[in-house]
Amino acid sequence: MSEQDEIPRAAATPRGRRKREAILAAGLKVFMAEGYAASMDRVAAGAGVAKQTLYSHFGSKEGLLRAVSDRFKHDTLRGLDPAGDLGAELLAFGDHMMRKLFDPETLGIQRLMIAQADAFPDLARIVYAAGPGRVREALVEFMRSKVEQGELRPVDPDEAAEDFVALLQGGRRQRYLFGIERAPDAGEIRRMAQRAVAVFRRAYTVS
Amino acid sequence: MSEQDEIPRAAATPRGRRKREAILAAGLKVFMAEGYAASMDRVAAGAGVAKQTLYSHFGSKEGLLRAVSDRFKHDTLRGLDPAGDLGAELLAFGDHMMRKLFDPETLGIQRLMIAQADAFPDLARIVYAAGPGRVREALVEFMRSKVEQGELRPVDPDEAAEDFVALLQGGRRQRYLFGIERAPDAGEIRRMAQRAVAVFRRAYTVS
DNA sequence: GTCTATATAAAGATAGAC
DNA sequence: GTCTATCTTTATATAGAC
Repeated sequence: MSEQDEIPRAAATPRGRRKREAILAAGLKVFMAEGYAASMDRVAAGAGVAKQTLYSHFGSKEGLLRAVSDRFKHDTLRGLDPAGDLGAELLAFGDHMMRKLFDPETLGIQRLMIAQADAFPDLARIVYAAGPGRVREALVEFMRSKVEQGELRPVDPDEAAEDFVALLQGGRRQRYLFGIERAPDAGEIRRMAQRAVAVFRRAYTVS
Repeated sequence: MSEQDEIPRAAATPRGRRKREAILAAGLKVFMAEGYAASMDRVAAGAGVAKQTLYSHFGSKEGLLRAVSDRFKHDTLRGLDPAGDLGAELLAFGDHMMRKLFDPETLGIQRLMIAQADAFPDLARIVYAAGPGRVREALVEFMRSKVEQGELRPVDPDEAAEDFVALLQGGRRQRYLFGIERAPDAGEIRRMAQRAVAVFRRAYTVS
């Protein structure tokens, strides 16, 4: 009923909270870099903390992973204005979304969760829902409005949202996951978003 | 100059070759299921072989991973006929591609390579090139022909190929990677391919 | 709650017999 | 070339002092 209850609560004091934060940050960083196979020793070293402190706070390696994943639940996302211009809204949203999706931190946590999807399905769900899932959700409502307003053909808003996200990411993101291409810079992202909007409009607006 | 040269060659005798095959099969299976963190003991047990035999053939854990990955280099892919009907060719190709991409074995090896992309960039490259990379390559030439024939608008064939693949996979494949949705069955794949072709034609054919 | 030091198990890799 | 038995290192997790 109080603020938050982790399994073992070791964050009552201010110093405890600082250590806890340091561990979480180090845990994210180390897991992202080396995967879940990374050792607890490394996490402790990264946080500048004794290994036992780490166990006091999170109980086990799995507990730490869960705490790290939970952080992503609270990520927020730019909204869409159903009254705004179709192309402009999609462009701004697409641009914002791509920046998130190609962020190195997003890459790291998603690689981690994809690798551990069988071992920790619930965590994979959390990370997906906080990232691509949230993106899709936000788009569906917008598409529905635009269909009702007659700007888009009378299509399933779900499919329209799905296709727009697909066009945005293109193959580039897949290659980014595989480490084959680096992340696009701001200019490239802009151009990718513009292209996606153009293709989407051709396919989906009334002609 | 002979057939094949692995680092340590232990496959001279027929029995040796059988063991080698068994190890490769078990290696793929175990790595796919548990990731690269899986133990060599498990691989040996899966192959019904002593651990030392495994080391005789592949030298190290990394050596085994490389041998397992190399297998995927030889995967083949359905071709496209530039003289064929645009929609029919894309549909057949898309259908075939999706069956491969949603195959559990493809899922396993790709998850593995995404997770190990930083540790073994060359292997990630191999697996990507054998899967999505090959798909894209095959499509680019087809798109170029169709642009020259005037069936498609005068666009960059590379971008057209990229977009078609993106539309095909949609968000479904991403969710599949995260373990959130199961693989689509034959009927669903068919419908997904049909939808992708329809959207692609709207966006890319001359009107 | 945090540290140092340690228990215990499991990993990758090898020695030596056949 | 393949097995059994073993070496060595490193992992997760814990005991006990402050």
